[in-house]
Amino acid sequence: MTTKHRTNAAVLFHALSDQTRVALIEKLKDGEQCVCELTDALHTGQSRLSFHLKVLKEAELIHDRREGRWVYYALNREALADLEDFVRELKDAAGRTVSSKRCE
Amino acid sequence: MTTKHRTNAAVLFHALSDQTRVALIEKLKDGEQCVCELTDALHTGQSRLSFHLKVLKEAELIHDRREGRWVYYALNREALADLEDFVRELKDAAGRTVSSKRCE
DNA sequence: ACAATACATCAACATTTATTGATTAGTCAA
DNA sequence: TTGACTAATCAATAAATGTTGATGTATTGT
Repeated sequence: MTTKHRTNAAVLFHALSDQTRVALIEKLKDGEQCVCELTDALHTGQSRLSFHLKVLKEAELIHDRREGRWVYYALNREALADLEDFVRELKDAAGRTVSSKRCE
Repeated sequence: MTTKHRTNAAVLFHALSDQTRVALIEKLKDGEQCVCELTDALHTGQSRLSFHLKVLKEAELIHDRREGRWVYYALNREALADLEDFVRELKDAAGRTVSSKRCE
């Protein structure tokens, strides 16, 4: 894995490293939603959510779409598929354990 | 998903939200290794690595084992499996897109 | 054009996280 | 027991992130 790939992985993980952002993407599992719905669901301030949505968007985990006064956010399948692949490779490697080399 | 689960997910993701820690777990795909090997591989200071190993360990993504003067670290399959499940559920939800509700 | 709505952005500040060098603790071998 | 070696921890500091309230921007209805 290249440095670039590691950087990308770290960026994706970082985007999910906060409870509020995890709550946001969990909410988006129900499908595309506007900011007002998300704000209601999370009982929190608008600028705070806007900040976290931006982090998720910059990591390309979600995308947005304006329709009239509303902006709708939704999950990005591709980034999530990449992330799943990354984690599965780690898990599989953890299965192939062992070796038990020694330092001397 | 409960608040506790979201917290756990955020903790796991946080542990992987740093390039150095991603590099560490990538290295551990090759199997159990002592700190000295990891330090050599990453060309970095010992206390710095110790810090990052602790973050990964507290998230239970890795575990350690002392043998003589050396401490060996290895991946924890269980946490990685949990993480994979979490991400897969997100990805699957992203597939079931749509709805296109409107705010009025 | 004006007011209202939905959302983004900004600046100031608070909190969290990371880095560095020094010290401490555990293990071993002489 | 002394000294060398491996690694963890600590304290000081630096850097990155998150929160809040205020302001700015785009869009709509009147």
